Amino acid sequence: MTDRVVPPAARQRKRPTKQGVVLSAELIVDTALRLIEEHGADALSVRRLGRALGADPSSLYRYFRDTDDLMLAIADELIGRTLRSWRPTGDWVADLRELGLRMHAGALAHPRAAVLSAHRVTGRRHEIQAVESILGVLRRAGFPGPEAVRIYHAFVDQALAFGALDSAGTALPRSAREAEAQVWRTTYGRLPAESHPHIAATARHLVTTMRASSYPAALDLFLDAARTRLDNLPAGTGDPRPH
Amino acid sequence: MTDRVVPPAARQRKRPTKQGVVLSAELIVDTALRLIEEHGADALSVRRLGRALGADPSSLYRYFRDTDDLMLAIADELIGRTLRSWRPTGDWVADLRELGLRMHAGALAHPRAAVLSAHRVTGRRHEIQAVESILGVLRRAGFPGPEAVRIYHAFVDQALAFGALDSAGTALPRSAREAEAQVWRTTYGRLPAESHPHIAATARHLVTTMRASSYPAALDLFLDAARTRLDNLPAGTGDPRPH
DNA sequence: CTTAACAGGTCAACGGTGTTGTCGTAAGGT
DNA sequence: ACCTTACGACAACACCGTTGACCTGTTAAG
Repeated sequence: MTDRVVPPAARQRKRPTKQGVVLSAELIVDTALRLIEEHGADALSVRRLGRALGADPSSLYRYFRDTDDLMLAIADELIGRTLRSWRPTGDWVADLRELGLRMHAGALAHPRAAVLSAHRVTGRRHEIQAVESILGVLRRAGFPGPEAVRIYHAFVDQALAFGALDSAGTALPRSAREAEAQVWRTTYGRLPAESHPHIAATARHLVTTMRASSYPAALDLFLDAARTRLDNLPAGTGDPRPH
Repeated sequence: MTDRVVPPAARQRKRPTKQGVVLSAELIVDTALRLIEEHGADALSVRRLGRALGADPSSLYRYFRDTDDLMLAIADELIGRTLRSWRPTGDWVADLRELGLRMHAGALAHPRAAVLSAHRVTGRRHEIQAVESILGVLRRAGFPGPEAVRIYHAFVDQALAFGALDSAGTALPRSAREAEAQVWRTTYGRLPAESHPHIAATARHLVTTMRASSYPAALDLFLDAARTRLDNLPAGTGDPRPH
């Protein structure tokens, strides 16, 4: 294949599509996100995206090497939107809780994109910004470098992982989701205490608890543990001047 | 379409394939798992599975309604295998850590199945068994009902979510995974301290830490927090006789 | 032992997917 | 006004899941 993708810097000759649209990487990414939002998960394909843009599918390959490249761009845009309005206050626990909930909510708002992009490292602008911010919060809190990185990694992955998990749930067809609730109510709610004593003893709580996301609870546990770890740090192990 | 799938009960007339194989639901599921293991996640397609079995792809539709149906069967088999050799010892922290790591490893071994089945509730035998076991571990440890359920939910979801997240990573083509490592090494490893002080200060740790899964760290944080919570419980709040 | 029913394997086709080689054309720099 | 070339369009390829129609061997009934 020839060198098809033109780096954004050298891009200049704007030529409208047959249907009159002037393409750009941003327009493509935005349209992709809109497509996902409006028509659900599997509405995103190169051909559909081309149609939605009013362009030949193959035109997109002038902007992105392949669909994976496009997904990374979408993921980075999502990160950017999530971070845009987040302002750390100085209370690191509150800041991380807020950020975690935002990431989770962002994933739920774009189920398909979340599932497809959660495990990718984009190395792009917004992601770098996010890494820098979160590391800053942790180091300013007093975590020494290696521990800060470990906590950062676990924090981000947890938010992304739960986001992907929970949004995969919302992407299910309506009937399937109702069927799952039914399973908890009937199958688990009616197991006899003789054979399944622990389920029977907690059935009431199971039915109510399992329908909501466990991310808030998991996040609080995570932050509790992190704070405990910070408190137990030998004095003076934080990096000097991490501001 | 006609009623294509025959319920396993009524299944009887075994007729060998053109290539001499006698199909069965079990054989299909086992072959699918083997395919995933040997040739990666995207090696699983109806057509490839048919070829691997020595049967026409459309034959599989005599055993499963569609690929989703097949995936659920695979997931069920996976749960069974994960739990089969797990024996709680009485040390609840160690038991949960062991189980969490097993679930995670099981997911990694079958990426595609893990991703597709992590958010499903099957309500079938193995799943019920798992719920009962884990709840038992927690209640015997001393957690009162509602708290046991909350911890259970977060624990399972965390294991499944990280399993899906990490296995999505391994499902990537080799080149993409190398590209990610490269991103950490170069993009993040070379950011100037002036613009990105926190990344620059921890670059060394970032490069090494980010290549591995953060699940073990997240799991330990989780168990730490749970233990702290148990220790801070008012005395005598555990359910009486939870054995 | 014969026979009729039908489970279940096979075939061909449909409409979808990502991706690429090729070509024409119009935009931009000179 | 000319050249270069960016970039949109087209056609084709190989794959995908799924289905309706067909055919054949097994099996149970008579």
